[in-house]
Amino acid sequence: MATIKEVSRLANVSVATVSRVVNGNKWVAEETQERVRAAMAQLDYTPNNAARALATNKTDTIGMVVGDLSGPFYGDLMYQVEQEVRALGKHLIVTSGHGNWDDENDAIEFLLQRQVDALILHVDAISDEELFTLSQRTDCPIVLVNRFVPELAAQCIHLDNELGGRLLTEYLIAQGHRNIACITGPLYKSDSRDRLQGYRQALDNAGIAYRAELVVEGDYTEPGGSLAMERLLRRDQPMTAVLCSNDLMAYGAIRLAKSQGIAVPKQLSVAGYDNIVMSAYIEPGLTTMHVPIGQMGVQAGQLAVALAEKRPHATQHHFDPSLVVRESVSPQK
Amino acid sequence: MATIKEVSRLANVSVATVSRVVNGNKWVAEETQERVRAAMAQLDYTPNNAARALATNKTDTIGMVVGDLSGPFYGDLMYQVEQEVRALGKHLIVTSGHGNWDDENDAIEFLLQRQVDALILHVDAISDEELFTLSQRTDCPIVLVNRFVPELAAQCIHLDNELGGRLLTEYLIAQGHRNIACITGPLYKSDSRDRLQGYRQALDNAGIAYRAELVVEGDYTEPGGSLAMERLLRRDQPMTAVLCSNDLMAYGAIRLAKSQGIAVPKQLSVAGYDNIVMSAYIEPGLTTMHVPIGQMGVQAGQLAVALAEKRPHATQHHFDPSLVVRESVSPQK
DNA sequence: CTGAAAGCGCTTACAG
DNA sequence: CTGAAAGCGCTTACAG
Repeated sequence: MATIKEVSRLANVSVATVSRVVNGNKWVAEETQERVRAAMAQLDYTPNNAARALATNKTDTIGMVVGDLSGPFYGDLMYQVEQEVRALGKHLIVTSGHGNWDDENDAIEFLLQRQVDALILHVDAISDEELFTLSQRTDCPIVLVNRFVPELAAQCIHLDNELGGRLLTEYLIAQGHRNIACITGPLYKSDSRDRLQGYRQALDNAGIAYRAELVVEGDYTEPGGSLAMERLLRRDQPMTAVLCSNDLMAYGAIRLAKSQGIAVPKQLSVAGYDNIVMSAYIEPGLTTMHVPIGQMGVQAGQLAVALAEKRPHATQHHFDPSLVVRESVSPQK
Repeated sequence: MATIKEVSRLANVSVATVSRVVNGNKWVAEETQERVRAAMAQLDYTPNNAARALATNKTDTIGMVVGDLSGPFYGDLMYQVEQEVRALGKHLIVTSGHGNWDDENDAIEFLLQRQVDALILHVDAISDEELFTLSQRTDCPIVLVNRFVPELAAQCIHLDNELGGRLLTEYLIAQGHRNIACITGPLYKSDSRDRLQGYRQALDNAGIAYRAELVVEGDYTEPGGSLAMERLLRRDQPMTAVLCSNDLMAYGAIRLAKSQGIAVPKQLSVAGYDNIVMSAYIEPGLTTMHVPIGQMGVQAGQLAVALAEKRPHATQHHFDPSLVVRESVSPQK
């Protein structure tokens, strides 16, 4: 690798001047610039990033931590964030936190040590308080996706999960359902709690009593959905619909129902949440709440870069999910 | 951020000694080590990576470029590679090349500039020759996933795509099909060509004439599969089965067939390739070739780290796809 | 418009 | 076992 010194020698200028043209500094004579550029080209020079980072304390890099590197939900998010960040001239480094405290912290430490210019976090296990402490401790700007921490409101891009839960439940009620079960996500996650809350609220508004026998906690995975469905069925309560807190669990629930000879949606309606791509393909097509995760990613990317550059940004912080009606819910008279 | 100098002052040693304990150098008195460690803890010291990289020319980081940050196929790959790399004490930086030459090169340059200790590449647009040149130009070790470049054989983790194409076609033939259409991937990609080659070979072996009218080039996307299917149908040739070069195109083909009132698999059998998760959920369940992309990722991760550390590694370079029979292919008498 | 020089925070022979 | 010092490749006031 050629260094700045070799370039300066070849171009017959000081390293300072080379540095200036590399960084687009105005105050260099046109003719000098050309000489330097020629030398750079000839030596195939590319600046050493570590040296640069050491000298400037910046890296032109945005760090992101997501739950997993696989999975359609995070895939969309990563994709959009990368597009945006790249368009703004920065690079993205993604790491995964696997939804557990240790890995999430590791990932953050790693990125901070890498001196990223901003951090985009989609974390579950780390508490609101810890996030707040983190934001105090470091001067690296932090953007929170899919999460609302009041103290950090200006850095949150969040979804109204309660609204989603309510809308979906209202739809089921409008279809004539009264005995509506609910498979929640892990209740230590705020989005799970919010979705459940929306469900309760819709029930309330419709004058339907909330019944704990119809609610079971799942884990946001497909097998977990099957398990939850099984537990629900064993309770032997009357029910005509089940609302699942995410699509994956809905798949599991449908699979289990079918395996027990229960027709979906004829005998049992099932709804999901997230609207991941697969849900359009599954049979029956899944009725679910669409989460505009891509758009949220766009905002997160833009906000992160703006914060890194200490620029203001008109951020859309709040997003609403919307109902997607397909075939997994049928009317109940 | 505390620096090594502050730690050295607090612990009353030289910075060299602090560096030694940070890097686990043996030749430091036990008692000194403790003093240093205490000082590090007290100051919440974490070494500056840029400085370290500058001094050592190493970063403990493996770079990877994939086609896209979204999508189930790459998701599995990234996931497994990260697991492996992390278990070996390194970090992973993933970037996407979007299947086009510019972005792929950008991504590689970015990672090289970041001085990653090794590179794992899943690229499509960059030619074999360019890859070879790249490997000559840089001393950063390169691992190629899902690709076989003869000159770089020792660094390739590849799949026998021809075998897969053959196996799948043989299965269709065994089910009694004779008029088997084929929707290929983009033919500038070697895996597409290999899969097609396998198809031709199976036909040959069975004494069935290859007919260009039954072959159409797709683009590996779902809408592309629909388009290809439409073109195929318009040709109005007798056909009872269509082999798609990946699962996504199979979805598209099935969707289009259904929309035209053609029952799958009753009137038309459809097979895919890749066995992405969705294929188990779709209706009818997709018969396809399973690609052990996760296992390939494990090998790629291990090999990359081994090369970075100049250690030998017993790599499994070659993988075979395997047939997964579900419901999208029915027998033809 | 350009250069000399200090400094960023670490590592690593070299001495001792 | 430990320290002084050079060096990694850049950037950035400061002069001129």
